[in-house]
Formats: sequence, structure tokens, C-alpha cells
Amino acid sequence: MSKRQKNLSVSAEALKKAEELCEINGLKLTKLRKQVLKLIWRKPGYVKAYDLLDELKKIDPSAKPPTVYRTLDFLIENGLIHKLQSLNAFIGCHHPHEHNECYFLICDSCQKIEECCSKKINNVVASTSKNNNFIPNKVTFEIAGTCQNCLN
Amino acid sequence: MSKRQKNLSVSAEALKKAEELCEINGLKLTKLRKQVLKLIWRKPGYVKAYDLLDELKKIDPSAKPPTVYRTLDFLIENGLIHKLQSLNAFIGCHHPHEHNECYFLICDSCQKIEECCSKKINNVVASTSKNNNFIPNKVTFEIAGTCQNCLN
DNA sequence: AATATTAATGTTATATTATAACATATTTGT
DNA sequence: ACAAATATGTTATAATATAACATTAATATT
Repeated sequence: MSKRQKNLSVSAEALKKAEELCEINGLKLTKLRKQVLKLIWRKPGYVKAYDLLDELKKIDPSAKPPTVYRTLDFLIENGLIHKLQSLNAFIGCHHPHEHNECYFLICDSCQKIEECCSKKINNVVASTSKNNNFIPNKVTFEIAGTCQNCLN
Repeated sequence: MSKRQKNLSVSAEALKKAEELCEINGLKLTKLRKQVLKLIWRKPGYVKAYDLLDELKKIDPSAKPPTVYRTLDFLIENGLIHKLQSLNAFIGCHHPHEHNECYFLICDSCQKIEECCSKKINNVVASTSKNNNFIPNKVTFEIAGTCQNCLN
């Protein structure tokens, strides 16, 4: 299976899952939202909001920043995508609604992202929060560096 | 000791430490850099770049965005302050040059920040990186939520 | 079905955050 | 004293994001 084919199937899989989840949760995955989600999944790495806007304009020339940001907000709120805070970029979630916290390995060199979940992080977050009498709400955990492929 | 007095002494302490560290490492803590660092420490919570610029302008009306951002870059590079990626904000480092990774508890309600370091995080970062053959470079770890004080 | 209500999208304008590029001044090394 | 490197000044603009209000579409209520 070629890289492109693999990516297409990942994207199709993600779209299907998103539809299911929205169905289950009574959320409206409108044409626009589906379109944006598709565009996000189309590229293997992360996406920038204004690049997304450019892509969207090819489909609907009337698209404007709020079109994109509102749609991104919806997708983030419902766990279908993540925002990478250290990059101001966005990426599809590989396992929506299956996790609380997750973190990202971001390759500075090839822009690929690894989405990770682990009990260890959850534990660190929980224990630190407890120690500080802090009620955690949103966790941002991003590790930038160099991935395996780019080491060679 | 009043809150204000406490904050003043924390600030003075931070400044002193910064001077020592720059001395040791052959870094130039110029008038501008010291001024900016002082402004960052002046407030208990975090600071936004353009607020800093406004403050700076009161001292030097010719200050402009690059003045601030270049100075912030210097302070970040040399571990004297941190950037909070999820807020696009800046905060003084409580223990410069004493740690590799640290993370932040950010109170959404009162804007206070708790800077934490723990071996557990270092371990999570190290083990995940190893598992993924990833060479970590920069860690962003920020937990937003509600602090003890604001719970009541 | 007509109407009210809510949710989504369209649109204009502008706020916020950050950097590129080039000029000048200051410091440091020779 | 001069060259080189570093820091600062200055202009302009790029990149990221949201406020506010108008319109349309979907859903619920009578």
C-alpha cells in the first residue's frame, strides 16, 4: 500500500468515525465541518488555519477566517481534532473520545506528529494537581524534537 | 510581610540571580534586558508581550514590538523566563538553570501560575521519547484549570 | 403549516501576536 | 585604531485570531 493510499484510508476512517460519533452524540457534522475535517486529514502532518482557509477557498470562495476558526472550534470542542499550542497548528485526532489527556511528539525536521496517550501522564497530571489542590481542566503537552526518520 | 512586599523581594531576588547567571555565563544583561525582566517580575501572574511593550514605552517611548520580542527571545534562550504557549504569555523563571523540563499549573480564574518540576515528568518525557526513537528538544507542558484559592 | 427559537453560516472590520529587513550604535577582539 | 560581532533602533508587514452584527437553515412549538 502506497503512502498516499494509506493516508487516504486513514482519512476515510477518521471521517467515518467522526460521523458515527456525531450521530451518537447528537452533534451536527455539517457539510462545512466535514469538508474542513477532510482537509485536515488530507495532509500527513499538521495544518495551519490560514492554509486551511486557502484550501477551503478553492471549494467555497466566500470562505473567511471566521469560517475556519469557528469550524476548528467545533472540531476541537468535540475532540475530533487537536490544536498544537506550540505551533498554532491543528491535527486530526486518531482516537476521538477514547482518551482524556494525550501528548504529541513533534518533529522539527519533517513536521510529522506522533499522538501519544499514556497512563503515566494522566498520573503525573493527577498527582501534581492533587499536590497543589489544583483542578485540572485542559492539558497541553507537546514535545518538539527529532523523529526516528530524520535522525539518519 | 505584605503581598506587595513579598512580590518586590521575589523580583529583587530574581534580578540578582539573573545578574549572577549572566556574569557566570558571559551573557550581557543589558539595561534593556534588565528593565524587561524587571517588568516581567513586577506582576504576580503572567505578562503579555504587548502589555510589556506598553509598560516599556512609559520608560522609553521609542520602544517597538521588535524591542520587546528580541528581549524576550534573549531571556527565554537563557532560561530566565518561560513562554506559556497556551496563552501566548511570558513569566519569570523561578529557578533558572536548575532544571531541564518544568511545567505550569495555570489558573483560568486568577491568572496565577505555579511552576513545577518533577522527576516524573522527566521520566515520562525520556521513556516516551525512547519508545518512539525520538530525540526531545523542547518540552511544553501546561495544565490549565482552577487553583486552590479560586475553588472557594 | 405557520411561527418562534436555536444553531449555523456569512460578512465586515479589526484586534492580537510576531517577524523580516535594513539602519545605526555599541561592545569586543586584534 | 580598526575590524568584527553584538545589540538596538526603525519601518513595514506577516500571521494568527476574534468581535459584532446580518442572514440562513434546522428544530421545536402551537
